[in-house]
Amino acid sequence: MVKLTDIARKLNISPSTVSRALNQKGRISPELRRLILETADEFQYQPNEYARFLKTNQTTTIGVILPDISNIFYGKLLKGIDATARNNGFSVIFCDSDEDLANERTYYEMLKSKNVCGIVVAPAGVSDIYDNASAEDHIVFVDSAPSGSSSHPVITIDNYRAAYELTEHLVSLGRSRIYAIVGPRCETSANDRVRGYLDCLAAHGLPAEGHVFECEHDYASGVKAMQKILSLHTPDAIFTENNLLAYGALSVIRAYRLTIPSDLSIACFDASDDFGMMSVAFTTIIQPVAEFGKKAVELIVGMNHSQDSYQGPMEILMEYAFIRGQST
Amino acid sequence: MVKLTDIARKLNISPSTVSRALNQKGRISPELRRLILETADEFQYQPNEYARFLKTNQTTTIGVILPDISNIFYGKLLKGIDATARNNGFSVIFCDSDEDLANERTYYEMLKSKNVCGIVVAPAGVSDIYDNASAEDHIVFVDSAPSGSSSHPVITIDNYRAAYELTEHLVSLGRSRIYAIVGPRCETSANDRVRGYLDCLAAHGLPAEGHVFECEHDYASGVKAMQKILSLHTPDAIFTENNLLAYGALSVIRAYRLTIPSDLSIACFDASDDFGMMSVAFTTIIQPVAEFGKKAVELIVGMNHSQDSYQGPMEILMEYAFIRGQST
DNA sequence: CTGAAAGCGCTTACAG
DNA sequence: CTGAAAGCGCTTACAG
Repeated sequence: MVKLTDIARKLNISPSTVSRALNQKGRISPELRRLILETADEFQYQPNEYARFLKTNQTTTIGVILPDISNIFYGKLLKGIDATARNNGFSVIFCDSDEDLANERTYYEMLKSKNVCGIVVAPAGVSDIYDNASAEDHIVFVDSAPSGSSSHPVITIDNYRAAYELTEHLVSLGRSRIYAIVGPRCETSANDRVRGYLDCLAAHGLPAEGHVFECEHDYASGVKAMQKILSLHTPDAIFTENNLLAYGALSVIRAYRLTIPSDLSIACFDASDDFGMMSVAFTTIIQPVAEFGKKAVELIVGMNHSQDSYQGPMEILMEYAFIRGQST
Repeated sequence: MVKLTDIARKLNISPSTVSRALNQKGRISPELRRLILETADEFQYQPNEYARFLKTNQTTTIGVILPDISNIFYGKLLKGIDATARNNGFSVIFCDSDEDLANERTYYEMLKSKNVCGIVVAPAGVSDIYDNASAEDHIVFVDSAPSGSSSHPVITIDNYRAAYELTEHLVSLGRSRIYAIVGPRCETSANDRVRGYLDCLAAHGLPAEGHVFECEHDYASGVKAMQKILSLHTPDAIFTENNLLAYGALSVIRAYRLTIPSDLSIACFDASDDFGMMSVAFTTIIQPVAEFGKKAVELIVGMNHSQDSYQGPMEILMEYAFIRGQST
C-alpha cells in the first residue's frame, strides 16, 4: 500500500501539504495541487481509512440491521440501500438480526463501536435498544419504529390509510365477515394497520369484536391463526398484515378446500409477484421498499453533511400502490 | 468512548500491561489480569478497531460481493454468511454488484483498500478482476468461478452430475426433444450444467444439435429464449439453468396455452418454493445455499488462523437435493 | 512480570 | 502558501 509520505517524499514536500491537497483543505498553489493529485493518481494512492479515522473520528460506513434477508422484501430494501450508498461513496456493514432482539442489540452495539456514520434499522420488534441513542448516531428506521415515541426518523407508508383502503375494498365487494391476522400490535406499523382495518369496519357498521388475531410475522403464525379463525367463525374475507401471514393462511384455506375468492377473499400487504409465479395473484398493498432504502441513505448522508442535528419530519411517508389481484 | 489508558490510569498501571491482559499476550500475574478484565468489563471497554488496525494490519471484517440481493437465492446465501460471521466475531461489508462487472471490480478494490480479512464473491460473470489477487487476499468464490483457472477456492455443487441427473429424469419420462436454456457458457457453473445435459442426451442417443440456447441469467432472457425455441421447434421438455430462466420460459409456455407437464415438461435449478406459493411445483435441483455461505466464512476464518496459505481443495462440492415436482 | 518508548498513517492547529 | 510537530488509541519489541 502506498502512503501519504511516499508521495510526499517523491515530490520533496511535506506530508501536511499532500494531505491538504488531497482533502481540498487550506490554501495550496494550484500547480503544486495539480502535481500532487497527478502523483497520487499515478501511485494509485488510497488513503488509509483507519489512520484517517483516528484523527477525524469520521467514517464513510453505514450500518444496516434487517430482520431477515432471506425475505425478498428486505432483499429489495438492502438493494436500494446499497445502490444509494455506493453513489454517495459509502460502504455498508450488513447485519441480519434473524428476527431476534438480542441479536439486534448486539449488532447495534457493534456498529456503534465501529463509529459508523449512520444506521438503517428495520426493527425486529419493539425494544428499548435505541432509547439512549443520541441524534448524532444518525439512526433511521425503516418500515416500523421500535417504540411509540422515537426521536429518530421513520420511513414508512401511511399504514393506516393503506389498511383502510384494503378493507374498504373488501367491504365494497359485499364482504361483511372480515377477519384480520396481524403481527404484534405493539409495533407501530402493525398497529396502524389494525386501526385502519377497524375504523373501516366501524364506518360501515360491521362487527369487529374478536375479529383481530394477533401473532408473530411468520408463515407458521399465519397457519395457526387461520386454523383458529376457521374453527371459530365463518369468514368471507381475510385481511393479513404482511405477505408471510397471507401465505400461511392460504395453505389452511386450501386444506379446507375453500375457493378463493368465491368462498373467501384474501387481501394483504407486501405480496408482490415479480415474475407472475404465484398461484394466487393477491390483492395487496405494495410498499416502495427500494425507495425506502434510498431515502434512508439520503437522510443519513444529509445528517453527515449538516452540522445541526436532523430537523426534518420524524415520520416520512412514501407512496404505496394498491394492486387488485384475483384473491378478492 | 472509554479507552485503554482510562483503565490503565484507574488501575495505576501502564497501558502496555492492560493491552497484554486484554489480548492474552505475554506473561501477566493472574490477579492483575483478573483485575484488568474486571475493570474493562465495568467500563464497558471496547477496543478501538481503527487504532488497533494501524498497528496490527488486521481486521475482523469480511467483504461480500453478490450479483443481486433481491434474488432470494442470494438472500439465503447472505443469511448463511452473516450468521457464521457473527458466530466467529466477524462483521460483514456487503456489496451488491447488480450483475455488473464494473461494479464488482470497484467493490473489490474498495474491499482491498479496507484490508478486509477475506472476501466472499458470487461473481457477476467471467472476468480478470481477481487474476492478480494473492492467496493472502483470502478470496472464496461461491456458486461459480470468475474464470477457468482460479487460484482461490470455489464452493459449489457437482453441477455436471446434477444437470445429468435432471436430464436423465426427463429422458426416463419418455421425453426426447429436450431443449436447454442456459446462462453464458463461459461461466464455469453454467458450462458444467450444459455438459451434463449434453452428455446425458448423447448417452441416450438423443439429438442435441442446436438444442442449447445461451443467454443471460434473467427473466427476460428466459422469455426470449423460449419464444425462439417454440418458433423453431416442438420441444417436449425444457431444461433451464436457473430459476429466473424457468420463470421466463413458463410465461411463454402459458401464452402458447401449452399444458405442463403433458405438452411440455420443465426442469430447472434453484426453483425452491418455501411457502408452497408457486403456481408450478418445479422439478428442480436445490443447492444448499445457506451452507455455501457458512462454508465460505469458515474457510476464511481458517485462512486467517493459519500462517500458511490455503492448502485445501480448490473446488468444494456440497450436496444438492433433487426435488421431483409436478412440472415433469 | 511490568513499564517506557516508538510507531502505525493520517490530520490539523501553529508557526513562519 | 508550506512545513514541523503533536497526537488520534492502540501494540510490541526492548529493557529491567
